[in-house]
Amino acid sequence: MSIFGGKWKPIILNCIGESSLRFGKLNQLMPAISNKVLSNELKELETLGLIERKEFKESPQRVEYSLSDSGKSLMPVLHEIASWGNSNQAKKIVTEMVK
Amino acid sequence: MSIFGGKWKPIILNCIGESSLRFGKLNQLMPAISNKVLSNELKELETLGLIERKEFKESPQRVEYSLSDSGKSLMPVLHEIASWGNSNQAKKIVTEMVK
DNA sequence: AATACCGGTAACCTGTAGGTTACTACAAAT
DNA sequence: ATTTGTAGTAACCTACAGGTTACCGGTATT
Repeated sequence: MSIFGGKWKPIILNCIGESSLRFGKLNQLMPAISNKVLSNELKELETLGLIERKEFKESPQRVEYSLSDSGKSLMPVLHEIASWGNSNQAKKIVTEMVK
Repeated sequence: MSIFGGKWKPIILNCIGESSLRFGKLNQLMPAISNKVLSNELKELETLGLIERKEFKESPQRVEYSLSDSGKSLMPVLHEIASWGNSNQAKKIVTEMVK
């Protein structure tokens, strides 16, 4: 869990999914994340080998992020977690927490 | 993940599993966790409804912790995570991290 | 030459998860 | 009376994940 844990990594991975997204697009999909934090997380995810960064020699500059094979292999796990999160058991907990 | 995340919660849940363990036994199974932290985590897990605490009116005092139904429903998810952690994909990442 | 677009970086700040160490409350056994 | 076993609590500390705000560097358009 120290690999894909933290506040943003699972969300970012989920946003990327099967697609290939630009920095700006990610920022737009997650308005609550700041430039700096997004940049950091993407760097870490790349270092961990969960995502791949492709820089296109265009203008204005363009960078796209996509899941690596390791990243893809993680998706079923994230889905399991998400579906537990949507289960009744988990929802009870969350509604208790909010009170 | 904010429910079962953190450094110790998944480990504690896994230690308890199907059994019913005393405070001291848990401490012994996880020598690296301090009394205070273990105590905190158990309280949180109980508040979250993932474990149940049973106090026996004996002497010396005796308290046993076991998984609640919610806790049990979480185990398959933890196992998924663990088995991803043992996959080749994840192991590569870990060996890179150690370097 | 100024402005806009894009993908960031620099400098700085803060709350809190997790840790250390020592102490406590209760009952039973010696 | 004092020691033992058990399950904690009190007081304190600290590193770091995550956040804010402002700025940078290259290119193309106006």
